[in-house]
Amino acid sequence: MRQLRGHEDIRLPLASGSRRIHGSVARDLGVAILSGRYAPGDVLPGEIEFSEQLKVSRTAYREAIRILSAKGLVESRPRTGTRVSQRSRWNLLDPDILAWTFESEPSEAFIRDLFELRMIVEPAAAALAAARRSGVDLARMGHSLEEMGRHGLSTDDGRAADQAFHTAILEAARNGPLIALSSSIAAAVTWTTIFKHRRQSLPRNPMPDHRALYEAIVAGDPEAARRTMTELVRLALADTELALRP
Amino acid sequence: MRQLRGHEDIRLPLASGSRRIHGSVARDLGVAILSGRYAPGDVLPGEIEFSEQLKVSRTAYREAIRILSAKGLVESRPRTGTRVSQRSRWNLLDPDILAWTFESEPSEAFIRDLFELRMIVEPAAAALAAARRSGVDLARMGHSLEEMGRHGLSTDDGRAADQAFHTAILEAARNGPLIALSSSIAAAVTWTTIFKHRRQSLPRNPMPDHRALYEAIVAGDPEAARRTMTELVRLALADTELALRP
DNA sequence: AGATCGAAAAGATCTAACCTATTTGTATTA
DNA sequence: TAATACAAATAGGTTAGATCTTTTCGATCT
Repeated sequence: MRQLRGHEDIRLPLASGSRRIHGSVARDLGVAILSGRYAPGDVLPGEIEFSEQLKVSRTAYREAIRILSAKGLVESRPRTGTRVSQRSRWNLLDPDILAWTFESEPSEAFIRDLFELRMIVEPAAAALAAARRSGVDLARMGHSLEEMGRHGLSTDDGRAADQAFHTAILEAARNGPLIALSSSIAAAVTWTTIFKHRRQSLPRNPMPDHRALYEAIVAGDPEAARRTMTELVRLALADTELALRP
Repeated sequence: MRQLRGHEDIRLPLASGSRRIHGSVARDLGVAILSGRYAPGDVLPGEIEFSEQLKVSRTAYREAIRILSAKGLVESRPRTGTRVSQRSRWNLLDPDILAWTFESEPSEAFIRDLFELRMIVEPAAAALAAARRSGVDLARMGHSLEEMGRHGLSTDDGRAADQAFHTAILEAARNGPLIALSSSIAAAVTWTTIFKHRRQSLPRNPMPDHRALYEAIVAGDPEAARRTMTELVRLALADTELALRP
């Protein structure tokens, strides 16, 4: 039985950050599932046994399971227990799931799939943005672009400006679900980009491409915006593949 | 204080189906948030007060909140309480969120956004499917199409076959995230379709379009597949708009 | 007066112990 | 043999209370 004494630090039962306990457990189990350590169809140990094993209360464990279940990773029923769901039920585009996936080096196939999806969605978003952008949108994009040019992509400020530029484009497309989709993918992929730039300094100047995209949106030319965004994603993919195969 | 006596049925504290209590509470609150009854920024009553109000234990209530929080609808912190998140943090493409949204007559703008996204994604998926389909994929599509022709879209069997046809196409595209995206959108939109067919019998024969799509995929012609799928989504949108404005 | 530190309060967070409901396999019975 | 009743396993749900975090507010010191 677990003893609670003041002199030992029991606040981090699992290797985790400053999250709450249920969040830590959810993350750890989520990563374990996404990395394949628990496979679809596997039955987890019973609530009591597993929560004791993890050194958390049953309540905290159950809240963690609720989180995973909300994201489609597990399903639990009385008598049967809690089992890992089939991959087709996972909400692969959930921001947390993407984050957890990238926490343990995702498969190349998955990264390719994500870029394929970006290649479908982002050019279309750029085209919509070119058709619908307001003056405020253009100002935001212009400002971000300027910041980006000043700091370069090797600094945190520069990358933040890059993000802001792309976010501004997305929001100019005026489509909630599309924004939700693209932003979570972009955020996830950005981490590999950071990782990438750590190994090799950036291989080419990204500014001309970004400026061309901006010009197309200013001009209100959807097809030009689509073309330039396609090119941007293609280059990002090329960079990422280069980083994955050093 | 709450009394538990045997002679009253307390199994459905909220108007709900056969879900577990935490699921019912999550659904009810989720619908309330998505329909705008609780607005972003609103602070929910404290755990104790709210759970008593809902006639459930604090534990069940907390598990419900974990579910909503996992989907980005709410955020809770000590001292501040639990508040409804900004709309930009909602996981609009989560299957449950879509379901809850369609439970209380979504806005026309939202439906338009969804079709816009379908129009972007599904033709691209069809093109990929045409390039990558295997013999097994073709067999599944062919069989579904046959079933669909036999039963017609006004029967449950026919609609199931239609679903199976589209699912087979998606899976032939061999892209996990793309499948997750399209299938949840399609499922949500299908409900409006069912609703639609209840009012008016189907306005035209959908089989020729479906067959053309099938032929393009059999022929391995991505561009033809893209064109025909675009047409299919366009018609679905037209039907839906007709149903929304009777 | 202003800055700094500490105590208090409010809320979620976490624990523990216990009871209930659901499901499914199995033995019993018609 | 088929329907039915029982039993066991497991998640689901309740309660009461202790703990941790964060913010606010006030007292003290400069």
